[in-house]
Amino acid sequence: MAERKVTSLDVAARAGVSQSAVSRVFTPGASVSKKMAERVRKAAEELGYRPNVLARSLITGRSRIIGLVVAYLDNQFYPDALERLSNALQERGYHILIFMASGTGEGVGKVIDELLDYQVDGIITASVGMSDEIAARCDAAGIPVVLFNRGQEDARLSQVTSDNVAGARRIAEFLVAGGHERIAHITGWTGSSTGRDREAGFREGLKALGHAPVAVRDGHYRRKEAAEAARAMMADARPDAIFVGNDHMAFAVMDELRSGLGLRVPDDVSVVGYDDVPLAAWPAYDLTTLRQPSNRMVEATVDLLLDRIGSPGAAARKVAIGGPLIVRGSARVPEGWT
Amino acid sequence: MAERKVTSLDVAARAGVSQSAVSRVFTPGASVSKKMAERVRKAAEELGYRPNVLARSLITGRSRIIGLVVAYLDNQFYPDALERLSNALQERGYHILIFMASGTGEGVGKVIDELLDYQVDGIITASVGMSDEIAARCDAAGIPVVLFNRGQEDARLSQVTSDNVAGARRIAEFLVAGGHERIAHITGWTGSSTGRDREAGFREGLKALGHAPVAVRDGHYRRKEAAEAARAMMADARPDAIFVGNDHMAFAVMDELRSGLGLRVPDDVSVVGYDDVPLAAWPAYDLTTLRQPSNRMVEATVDLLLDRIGSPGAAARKVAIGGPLIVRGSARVPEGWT
DNA sequence: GGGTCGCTTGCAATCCTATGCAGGCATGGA
DNA sequence: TCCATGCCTGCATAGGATTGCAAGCGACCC
Repeated sequence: MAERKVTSLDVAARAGVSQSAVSRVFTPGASVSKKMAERVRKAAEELGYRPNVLARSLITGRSRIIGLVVAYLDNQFYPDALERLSNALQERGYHILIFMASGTGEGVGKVIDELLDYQVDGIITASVGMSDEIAARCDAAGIPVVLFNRGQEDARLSQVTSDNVAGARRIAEFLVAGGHERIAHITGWTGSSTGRDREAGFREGLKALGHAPVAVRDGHYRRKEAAEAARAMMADARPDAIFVGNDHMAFAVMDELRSGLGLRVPDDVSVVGYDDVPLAAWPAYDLTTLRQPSNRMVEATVDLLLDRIGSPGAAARKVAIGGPLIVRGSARVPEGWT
Repeated sequence: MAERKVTSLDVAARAGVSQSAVSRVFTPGASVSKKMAERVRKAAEELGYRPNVLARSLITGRSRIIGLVVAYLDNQFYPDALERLSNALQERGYHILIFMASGTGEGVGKVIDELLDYQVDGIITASVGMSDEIAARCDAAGIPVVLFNRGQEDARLSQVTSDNVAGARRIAEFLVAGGHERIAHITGWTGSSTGRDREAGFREGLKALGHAPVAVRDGHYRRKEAAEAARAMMADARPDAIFVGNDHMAFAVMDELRSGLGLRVPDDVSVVGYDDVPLAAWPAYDLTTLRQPSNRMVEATVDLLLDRIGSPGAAARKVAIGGPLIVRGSARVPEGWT
């Protein structure tokens, strides 16, 4: 039962060489002769030896673990991103240690502590904000952080987002061009940079065209609150178009409009989302939405993070990636729209 | 820049005690006086010291890392389970290291190797099969494995599933009671135990009531193939009810029936799924389905795993948890059905 | 006052691997 | 034939923490 672990010493003994030789054989770029490498590999194979990553990282100071902090996974955007992130990092020899952080602020601090305990080489946060204090702690520990799909003033943190302001502005243009007169907005959580940026871009876009929203409510990125907001809006402001702060909420809004209120989309109300999660393309919703190019966002995130891990002292960077408006059937399409 | 890491020695020096004392203060259950604990904690606080988990696990032989192998996250059942698993394990002081395994067989082997490199304390696999050889390797390394939502003959592996046979039988009863005459089945991937068990239970249930499926096709747990299967069925067998092997495919089938073929659900065709993912409750689908109680499955998984980690030598166990049929609007409801 | 018991604490070995340093060997050139 | 050069290899230390062992110390009881 007690299968003692196979160590480099065991392999060394069997191959009749020193322990350091074994280590070198498994260290790319070390100086080993062909013959030696062969003998060691053979012995290792026979014993089923593989280097102990933990012991290795103890001495190298690199764990090849990336901490991922995420608040929830029910918005399809995040599992999708997680899958891509994991694959991209796996290819580069890193792996993801997951931390669920309920909400923001307080919880995140505790979680970051635990992350640091594991000596992670870097941290990615998704759908989560960071306080200055936490940022300072990571910085002091020399651990680079990338915020995924969230912005932050702090210059020590890198971030990758889509160009939320421009994207939302484009949606404003689309809705106005579609002849909508009473345009409303259910925002993402206004405590988040993405929520605020999208709202700002949207207002800006409307204003530039001589319009203004007839109603604005905070949906907190939650289905329930978005549905309530939609119901409330239809009761008073009676919009003919709603821009919803992300797809996840937009689905709830469509559900509420169609099943709850018996309205037709887009005939009675146009709905536009933000993200373009896979579900948006499914016929049941067929949602017009602004695509966040998650593949490119993931690439950028991984590059930013590994660059900083590779060269400590490199400055944090902030990247915003533009995405196209994906026109589907949930909103009236302006004539001749390209 | 080079913020050297704070070690227990630094804390010991500052507190004027030995390094072992520091260690004991941070080891629950060790013998330390109140005064000592206080002084050490104070020094640790001031220096920002936290024990290095990696160094600790090197000597204790426990990393408090659980490896999770998962093939895909686009079926909402898995991110949901992942979130619950992560939370449950986090509460018990463990954390999840994620591995995406493309598909099955070959890929999984490589992934397990990498997992073992990290000295994980246990492994959970979801939506993934394991070959005997891999099972043997984990067993030899003394690492317990739990298959989540998959079955396997191997006695060395624990597993947690829903009671797929009983669940599918229940669906058969429901459809027959609803007066359906031409009942079809789009199976989960028949290479998986869940796919096979559900098919077996379904056939069994129909047979017991003097029925037989008018068509059976493999959907491979993929949207595209499920939609194609549905289209093909409607072209020849023309079923009036389809049991689809999981919700993820059922949504695709409903999309294909309604948007692709212009049929009404359930008026023209009843559709029943399996899983009861959150999306099934959304009005756009309103899917009748058999619930896999993911909270209880997760609990069982965590218990099984930690029990075996705690007492090596404990036998692997196989758990099947029953779930209720959730009756919604996608299938005709038998009169007086309770 | 002395002996004993039990709680604390320090010492030192250990977990597994990486790596600087120096020595050994063979090779090539003169 | 001898020396310089370069490639391999082993020795020994380091990395941060846990833990068995033994010693110290105070208290308590007789």
